[in-house]
Amino acid sequence: MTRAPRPGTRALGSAEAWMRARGWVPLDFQRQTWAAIGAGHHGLLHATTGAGKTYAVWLGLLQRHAAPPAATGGPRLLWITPLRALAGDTAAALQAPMAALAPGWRLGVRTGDTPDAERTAQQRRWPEALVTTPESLSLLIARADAPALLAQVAAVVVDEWHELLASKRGVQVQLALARLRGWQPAVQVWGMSATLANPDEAAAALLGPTAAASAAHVRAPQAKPITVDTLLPAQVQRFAWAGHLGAAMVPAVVAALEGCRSALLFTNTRSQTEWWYQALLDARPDWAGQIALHHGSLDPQVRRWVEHGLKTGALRAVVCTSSLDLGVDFAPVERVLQIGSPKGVARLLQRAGRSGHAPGQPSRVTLVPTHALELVEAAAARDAVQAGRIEPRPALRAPLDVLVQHLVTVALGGGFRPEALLAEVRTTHAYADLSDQDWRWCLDFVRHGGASLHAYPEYRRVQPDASGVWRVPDARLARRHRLNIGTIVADAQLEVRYLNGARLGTVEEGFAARLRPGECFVFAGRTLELVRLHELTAWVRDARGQPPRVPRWQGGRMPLSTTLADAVVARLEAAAHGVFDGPEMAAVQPLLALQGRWSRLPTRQHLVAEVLHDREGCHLFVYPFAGRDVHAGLAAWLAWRAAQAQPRTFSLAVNDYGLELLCAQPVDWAAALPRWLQPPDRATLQAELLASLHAAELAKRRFREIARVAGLLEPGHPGQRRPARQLQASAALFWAVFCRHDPDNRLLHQAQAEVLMQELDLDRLHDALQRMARQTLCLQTIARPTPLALPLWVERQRERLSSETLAARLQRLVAQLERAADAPARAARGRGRRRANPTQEAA
DNA sequence: GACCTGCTGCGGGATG
Repeated sequence: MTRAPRPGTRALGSAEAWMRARGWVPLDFQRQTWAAIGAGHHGLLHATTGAGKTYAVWLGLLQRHAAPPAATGGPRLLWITPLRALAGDTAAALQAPMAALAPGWRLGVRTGDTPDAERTAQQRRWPEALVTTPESLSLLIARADAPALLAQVAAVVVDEWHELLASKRGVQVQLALARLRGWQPAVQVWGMSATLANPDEAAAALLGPTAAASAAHVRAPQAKPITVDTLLPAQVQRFAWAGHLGAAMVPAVVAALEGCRSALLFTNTRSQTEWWYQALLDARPDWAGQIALHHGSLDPQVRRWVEHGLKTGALRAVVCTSSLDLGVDFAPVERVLQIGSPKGVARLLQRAGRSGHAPGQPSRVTLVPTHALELVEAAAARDAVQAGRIEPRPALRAPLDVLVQHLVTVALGGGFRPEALLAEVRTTHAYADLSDQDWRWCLDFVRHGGASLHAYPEYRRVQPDASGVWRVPDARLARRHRLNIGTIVADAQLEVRYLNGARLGTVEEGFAARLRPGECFVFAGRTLELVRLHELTAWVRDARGQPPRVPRWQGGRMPLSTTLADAVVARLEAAAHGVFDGPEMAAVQPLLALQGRWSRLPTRQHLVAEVLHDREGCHLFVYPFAGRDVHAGLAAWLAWRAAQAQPRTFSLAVNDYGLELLCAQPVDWAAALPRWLQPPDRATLQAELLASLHAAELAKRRFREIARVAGLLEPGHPGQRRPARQLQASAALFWAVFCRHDPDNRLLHQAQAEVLMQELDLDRLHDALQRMARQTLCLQTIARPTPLALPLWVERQRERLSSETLAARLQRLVAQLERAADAPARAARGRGRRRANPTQEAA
């Protein structure tokens, strides 16, 4: 016979006793968590990865909620994890405490990976504790028996909440939690998150604005110090070409790897991962089998194999992308290296946390600059880490596509009455300010398909029945909706397979489409020859000889964060005052000194712009340090303003530090720039931005995602999803129909709003302009590209020239610049604009 | 010796 402890009992079967029985002394933050849970609070536990936080929350919830298992009924405790790959390990960790504190309880895992047999077994008798994903939770809510099934949920844990917070997946979780509270108002919610700059917003999003006010915030102390150091290049170039691979750093990285048993090498792109894996193998052929690569386009089986190798310590090093940012605890990883810019402080901390996982070991991350200016970034990143300055993760507001999906989900899961559901939806942070009009529009959209689709029965997805409860009237629509649940919209992928059928992974359709049969590319660490493309598969064989192309995936954009960019400017300002602290700044001093000599160093008070006249025309370089997305918007906007004054054509280039505008005709920037940089009010800025960019085209692309989430597109069957080209075609059709017959369609507005806010980052652009207006504009006339200007010059040329032509031109230019830099300053100024023939000048 | 740039994440359910 099993005896369940009464809620709140502290004697036998308590969290404390369980830990002591294992010889562990409970930590303060664990006791605080148990106390807060015992007192019935909701809460957020801020802690870095590690088993300590799992025991804090799980033991606390078991202690409070364990009760004798019921023969029928549904899960009592839900554990939400953003990664299905984490679900198994999590379940394993939860098992032992549960066996002790809730005898007789069973633990289940339910994700898309759960085998059919297990699913049916779960449905015969639901496990008391269930580990699941946000998507699978929504699928539970979409079951006809959901109200009965989920009314017994006493508590929910959301793990890695910071990962979900700023995305539509996070909004999906908010809506699901509101639904659970609707059935069981007492449901206790706890989140676990990495350190955040906006903990209050994170709590409001997780718990709802009302409950968040009284929520417990428990902070686990930083268990171990974090060290940020840098591999210095043997020689720092004054004229870096905006490279990103870091080829020069291969020997230093090899040396670093020789000294340690296991390491993770993080890169920023998948193709860079492939490149580095090859470079390491070329340098150390004897490491074959001891190193591996890992990224999101590799076959899951390959990825599992690599993860296993890391866990067992069989691998010396793995080159990876963010695909290993989260995941199983790889205890043996000794070192973490970050190749190229870390882009943000939170990212860097996350990656640093992958090392020194054992207690007492410090976390250490070594930055490997691939470009001279990244030395400044490295010093700045360390400043920000030491000062604890981390990027906020803003929660999304009111994405109507997610709400539309939720309406159909709830209609399936027992149905709803509009007034009651509106009240429930408004308890969430995302929809707290949802207007009555938007709500009515969403209701109408799921009921009739809105103004333009009412003729099509498949868009009459939800109907009120005789008693006024809104339900999905037809089994086919129900099935279609279940297949469509979720907010992740991926690009079209082609499977890469050997002729014998072995799967290697996936590449984007666009990349494969550019390859012809017989051409070679590097993928999954091998050089492959494309034999043929058929359906959605690229058939390949091993290739020898031919120079390969490394696949380029489209991927997301990762602009330098404001937090890190500000830290970079602070370092440049110090340099402007002659302060070069630390090894990185000492190494990059010659480059910065030259920038100061030929032009100026940007500081917080000084906005530096440079004007250069040469054979191409008139170049303007500006360095706002606002990240590449903002610079792209700013460059287009500035060019548009300049063209309003007088018809002109510009070529544009941007990077994370600045932007370039080139015009064949002369432009009097000194007179015009201060005027054109005057920030307009937000509404004008928005209107001018939309006018200056191909905003309609951008919004149209964005709309594909929204149409998918809102359930307008026919979903494929799992395992044979439809190719994106087809998705795009139908999304384009809806776009055209709505624009023409239903211009007030809220989803069109949402597409435009998402482009403005997320792709162009209007807020950040607006802030940047305000800040620039407060700075002193220092317009320098320069005789030749400065160290800050050269990367932008290269960026622009790259689009026009083949890489050979570009390399040759660059080599000439850099040789010229080097000579000018070495010549005494007076002589350099004297040579001015004369375009010297390098051979003459050398003689 | 060479500069090729952009991550991650999820996913039916009922019946035999």
